[in-house]
Amino acid sequence: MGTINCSICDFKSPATDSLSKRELDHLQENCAQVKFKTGEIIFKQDALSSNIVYIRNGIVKLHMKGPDRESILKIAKAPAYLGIPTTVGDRINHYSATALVDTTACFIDITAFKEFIHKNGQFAYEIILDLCKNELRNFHRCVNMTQKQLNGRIADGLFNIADNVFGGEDEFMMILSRNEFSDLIGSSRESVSRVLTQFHDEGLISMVGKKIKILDRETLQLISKNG
DNA sequence: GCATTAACCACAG
DNA sequence: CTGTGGTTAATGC
Repeated sequence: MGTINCSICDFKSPATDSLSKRELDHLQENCAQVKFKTGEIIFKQDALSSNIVYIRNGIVKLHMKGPDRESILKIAKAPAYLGIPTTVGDRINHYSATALVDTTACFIDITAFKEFIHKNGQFAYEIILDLCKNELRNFHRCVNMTQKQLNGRIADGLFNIADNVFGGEDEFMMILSRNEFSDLIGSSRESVSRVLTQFHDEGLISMVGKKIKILDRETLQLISKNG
């Protein structure tokens, strides 16, 4: 952990960029930095929470235990705020966060965070902007998830990771296990396994270990579009 | 009816 | 943790 200095943080969010020197000092007094290894839980569903989590570094899955299976709500990569809906909306976490790669997170006290919202309009605006983009994305994902069939959802899942997590790279590390991937697209691990090898056999993707490369983006996009 | 889709189960690397 | 094969229920033509 050690001492931290928010003023000179290299990973400041657009929101914290709008904080004054005094506010940054205040943030620093109410903030703790914690490192997580791959697979470690950052916060847990049904546990009490009084912190907003800011991911400085790393990739995280937000996931929720449903009626009978686990669902991945979102994959978040740094920089990102995590617990806003679940900490501001309630005292109990409605979902969990688990590190998919080694991750550095800052835990910000909810009282200090709320204070910034109340007193600094620019800060509040940046937070709202972030939440709005997020909600829009989720609306789209929700529609796609319920209306597309398996092949389309898997293509979507691949694009989700390639484009949103790895910034549009055609080659990327599959940071999810087959089972986690099925949690992301609402399917079963067997189906994911089958379709992925099918995509591979058709020459749409290549798989070497955990590395996946998109070879035929056009056809995959077609599959995504037509469900 | 018959075909397709995808989940569930079982078993093997 | 993965890949495969068989079985099965739901849905569509």
